[in-house]
Amino acid sequence: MIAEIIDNCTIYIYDKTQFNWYQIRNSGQIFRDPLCEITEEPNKIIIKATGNRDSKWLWNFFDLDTDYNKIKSELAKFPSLTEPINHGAGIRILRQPLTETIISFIISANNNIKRFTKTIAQLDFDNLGKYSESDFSAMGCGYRAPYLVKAIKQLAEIDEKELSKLPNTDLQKQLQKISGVGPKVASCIMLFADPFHRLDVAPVDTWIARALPHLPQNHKYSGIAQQYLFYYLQHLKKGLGKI
DNA sequence: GGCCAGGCGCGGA
DNA sequence: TCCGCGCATGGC
Repeated sequence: MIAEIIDNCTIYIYDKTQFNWYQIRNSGQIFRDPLCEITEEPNKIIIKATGNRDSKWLWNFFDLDTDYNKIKSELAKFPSLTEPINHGAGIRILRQPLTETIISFIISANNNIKRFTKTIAQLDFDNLGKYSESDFSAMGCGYRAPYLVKAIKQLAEIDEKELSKLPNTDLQKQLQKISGVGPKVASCIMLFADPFHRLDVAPVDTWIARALPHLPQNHKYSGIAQQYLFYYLQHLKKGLGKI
């Protein structure tokens, strides 16, 4: 058993080899802490819901039905991935709320991680409609401010269920209609947002572009492979020459 | 102080 | 459809 729901606000994770919050948090898929507390004991990790989240919500958020050890052993068949997988063995792909994912990754474009993490920390994702262009500018969104205002209006018209039925190419095309969303940000939304969770989609940014020969193409877990590579490159920057 | 950042929108060919 | 360019602004 990977994990278990104990009560309405408590989850125990027994398999510590496939859950590491530090690694998940620093693998470039989420830029703020979720509404829960994570503590570690010798034989388990305890997740306590806070705010208005409950166990069921967090179970889905952390995708605890998926066995990442199976995925890792499959991807480890690619020699250039074994080191990145070992380095980030506790990484999982989260199922994040759609709006938050879209807005966060629009802000991430042509920006540096430290800077846009600070911007995202200031946002109230439950009331995005209240922000004007100058509000976004004041929070450091720069020239993306008008894109964000327009995107938030467009999001009101989006039908998650209809979009989630689309195959990858059509879905990407639809997502790119949102202001500030191009091919790369659309890929991130497809991989990281809850209604999609397209684990075969690998966002190609400036980092992954340089490591592209090491990324399995058209694999059902290309997106997860990308995640191990990204984390590896971020934290062992000299590693690019080794793999 | 100059270059860069998990790219994208836009105008011109 | 495909290029080239400009872009706010902090981090380093």
